Amino acid sequence: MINRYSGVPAYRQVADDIRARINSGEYGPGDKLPSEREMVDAYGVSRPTVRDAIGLLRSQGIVTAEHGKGVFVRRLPPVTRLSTERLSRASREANQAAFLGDAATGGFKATSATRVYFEPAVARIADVLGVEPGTEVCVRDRVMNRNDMPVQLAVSRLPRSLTTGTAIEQENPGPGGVYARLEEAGHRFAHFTETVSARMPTPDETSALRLATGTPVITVTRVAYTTTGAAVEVNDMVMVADRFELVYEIPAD
Amino acid sequence: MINRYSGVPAYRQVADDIRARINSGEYGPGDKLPSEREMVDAYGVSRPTVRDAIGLLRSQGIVTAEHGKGVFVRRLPPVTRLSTERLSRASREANQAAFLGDAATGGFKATSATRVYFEPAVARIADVLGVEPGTEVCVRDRVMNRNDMPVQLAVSRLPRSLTTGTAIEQENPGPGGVYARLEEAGHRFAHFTETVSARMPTPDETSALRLATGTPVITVTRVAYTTTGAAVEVNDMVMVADRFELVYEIPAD
DNA sequence: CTGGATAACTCGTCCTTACCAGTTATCTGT
DNA sequence: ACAGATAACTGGTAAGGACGAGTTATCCAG
Repeated sequence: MINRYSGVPAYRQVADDIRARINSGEYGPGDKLPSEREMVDAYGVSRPTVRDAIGLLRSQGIVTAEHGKGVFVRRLPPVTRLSTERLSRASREANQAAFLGDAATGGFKATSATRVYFEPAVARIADVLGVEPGTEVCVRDRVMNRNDMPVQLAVSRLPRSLTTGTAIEQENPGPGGVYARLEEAGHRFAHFTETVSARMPTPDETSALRLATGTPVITVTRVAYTTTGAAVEVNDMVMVADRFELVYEIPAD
Repeated sequence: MINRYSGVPAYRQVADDIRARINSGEYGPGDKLPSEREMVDAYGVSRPTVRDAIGLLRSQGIVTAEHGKGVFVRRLPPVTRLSTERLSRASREANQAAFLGDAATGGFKATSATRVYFEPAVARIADVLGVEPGTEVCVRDRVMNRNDMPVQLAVSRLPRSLTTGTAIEQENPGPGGVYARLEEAGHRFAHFTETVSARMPTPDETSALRLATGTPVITVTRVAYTTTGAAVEVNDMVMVADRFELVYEIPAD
């Protein structure tokens, strides 16, 4: 099964063979692969070599290993499509919060845990919000769950001058969420910008989102602007990449 | 240096220590880490353990290894910000193509290689374009380079009924690119949708984009709609995640 | 001074061996 | 019949050895 003189490393040949079997459907999503020891016999290589092959497939996000159980072909998790409509006034009036409404439409149980605290603005935040560095900001730090699995982190920062005395400084900001409270206070939103990128998670994110190796995260930084041109919120979001799709609509002119 | 009884695996402790030294600035971007053998002595562990630690940092995208040279702290590559303005008519009239214009503004040498061919539309493409499955489509398959390094793949598909006899079927579609040729032919764009996600690259993408392990890719599927409501193009893009930022502007209503 | 061989480094691959740590099915005593 | 110990699986961690292959500095011959 393994060609020793092809120039292709043995562990790669094993990984390629397993990947081909997965792509051919021989092993379907959720199926258990043969155990490492069985592969040792099947391919005629040592266990570290088999483990190197499996490690490669894990880093490619193709399989996941479960200690004591086995190695499994990764299931495609249900994907949440986040469209820009979630930021419209209409949906704000209908739902408790953007995230909860989004998830509910997908038929999932959505929950979230929120911590609220205050801190001086670092340079980047101060710059975007147009305040002096060190100005106190209200921080809303949230973990969003879908069916009790964490899928998204969101850290939202607003100048405290806008939040004192409002429900925004409560863990539950009430129906329509933070944006609804801001509009009630007379701040009318003009537009939002979202800056999207992706990277591998930090160790903190790996544990907070319970990520398997080989799962990247999507980072979205949203800035909310009011009709006066002021930026009133910076929201840094981190989402498990294989659980989200972001849909943006762009007018031609 | 390594605590054998902490319950934390040795390779993890080594990785954590190296990561901490990088974060503290002891090793800066581009710096060479101590060699594996030096780490074996420094931490008092075996070479496989050191390699496991380095493998972890590689899968996290923190370091890259170069055969014969050493292991280096990854440099943050220059990031290209892609704003939605790239799709405006104005920029189309100014530039040869969206990508080339974007990169040029960043001060990079941008080049691209294009292959054009024809194929029957698969179900997904036919569905989006609103044609019968199997209808022939024009495929523009491009590799975009920045300073001679590939950074993006793009596969664009259009119904051949719109492209026959136009420069769109040429490798170089002329000034303003494909979109300019479509507008000349009387197709006026109304809006675009972009669906953004991220994942680990396939082996093909890893070699085409010369990716180091631990680098995810951003996938963007763009669909172009004309004022008649018809979808005229589906563009599947794959970008090296650490080289791009996508900026979207969202009106509040 | 120059050019090329070489030695000494680097990481990459692969093996054998051993034990630890979760999971699960089976077996056994009540 | 049930509960709990246990045996037999699973992957996870770690050691040590050997050799291959790419890179670079050095040194010597011309």
